[in-house]
Amino acid sequence: MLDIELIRKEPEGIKKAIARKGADPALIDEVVLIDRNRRRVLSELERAQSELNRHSKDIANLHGQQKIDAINNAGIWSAKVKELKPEADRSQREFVDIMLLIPNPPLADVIDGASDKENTVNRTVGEISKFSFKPLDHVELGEKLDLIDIERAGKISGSRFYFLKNELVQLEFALAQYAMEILTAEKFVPMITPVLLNREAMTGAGYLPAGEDEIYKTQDDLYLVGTSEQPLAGYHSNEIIDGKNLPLRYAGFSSCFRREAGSHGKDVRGILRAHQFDKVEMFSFCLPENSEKEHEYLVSLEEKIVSGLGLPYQIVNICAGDLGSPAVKKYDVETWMPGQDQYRETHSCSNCTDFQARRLNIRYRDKDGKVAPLHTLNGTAIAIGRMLIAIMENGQQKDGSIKIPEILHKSLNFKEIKR
RNA sequence: GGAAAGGUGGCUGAGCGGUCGAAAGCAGCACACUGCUAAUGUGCUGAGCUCGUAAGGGCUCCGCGGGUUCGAAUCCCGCCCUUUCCGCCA
Repeated sequence: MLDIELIRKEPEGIKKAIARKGADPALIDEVVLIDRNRRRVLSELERAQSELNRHSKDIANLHGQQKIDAINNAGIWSAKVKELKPEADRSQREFVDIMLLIPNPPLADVIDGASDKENTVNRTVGEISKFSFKPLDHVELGEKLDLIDIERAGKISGSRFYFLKNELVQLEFALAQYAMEILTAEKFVPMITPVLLNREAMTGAGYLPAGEDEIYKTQDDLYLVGTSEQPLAGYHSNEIIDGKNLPLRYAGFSSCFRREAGSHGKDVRGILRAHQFDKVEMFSFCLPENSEKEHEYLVSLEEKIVSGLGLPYQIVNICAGDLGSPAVKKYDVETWMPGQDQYRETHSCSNCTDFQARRLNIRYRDKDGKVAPLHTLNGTAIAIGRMLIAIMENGQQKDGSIKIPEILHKSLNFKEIKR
């Protein structure tokens, strides 16, 4: 949600900015009209309400015929209020509905572009793994070493599900632990979050009403989380946080569920794109003036996590058209996957400025006592499914075994996976 | 799932259908007093929307949503949440 004051003040600027995201600038013209109408109706209602209050107040002290007259008189205003109320409610709803559809304008330094094709590589770190043999992909490795069973998952769940087996399960836990250790050392508060959220929380995080297709819904009107960003964003909803306690940083672990509705034929092989996976996510609530710095900080932690595992990666600048609705700027980390012979997205890090905070009503109080929306940011610490792929494919050896990154050795009772 | 109690401002906690945005206490802030700390006194201390250049008005908010009424924190209905007991269960 944007600041309506800003829209009133400089509609043209916002139109241009959201157009860079591929949003329809006409939304702004529309919201300006709706806002104007809303305020007109509102002030009419409030005038009537004010009259009603004034008349009602006197009634208590009157008696006899005077009282009867006063009640009848007040009744006129009461009827007026009842008449105007539905209209005011309607225009308020109309206003909110459209406000929820307006995306957060990208920062000025975000590059132009319509889709991921225009994303640019910011920098590349680490040498691409070289093999004296033709590297297998994680599906072949998983079958050979009895680590992944996609076929049987199909029997019980359908496509885009998998069983993890044997050492890969231990590796999953070790990775979660590894990320948590790094983040708790940085004073992030570790969290395990709910994975079912009500509609309000999903809307607040910016994943609804757009994105309805992407989210699983239950018969109790609860939604399965696609990332623990969603519960973490809502954690402080409707709160006013003392500015001196910011930033508040959380590391959330959860399973993530995605319908992958729009991606039918895409990445159908293996576990890269699945309906369910586990992830450790970073989430930060911070002062508005610090959010750009915080963004770089979160990315630096992502890099620390990937490079600590000895994996080659690149940092990608996401172009305006490829940003999600809440983000004003986004970086992806793409990790090298030899089985695919390309870098693939394993991490994503977004600055959402006050977009989620406004929707979720999360504010801070500064030292002068002023209250204002704070900024939120999120970033992947480790998307475990994809990191498993990267470790398997990069660590494979000629004899068919997989060597495990050294940093994980202390939490595992094996240094390689072999049969 | 069944039964009961309850949800009021940062916290504790009053609240009769009208003068309640809401007593009181605590915490916080400011000032005064005390040579310091403490204590004491006085005052201040919620948020949102809206009109206005401003000063300053108006409206809304006592879990959420409806209803009754000239008027609802207070009455009625529905829902949510919390606590306790029972049942079930990891």
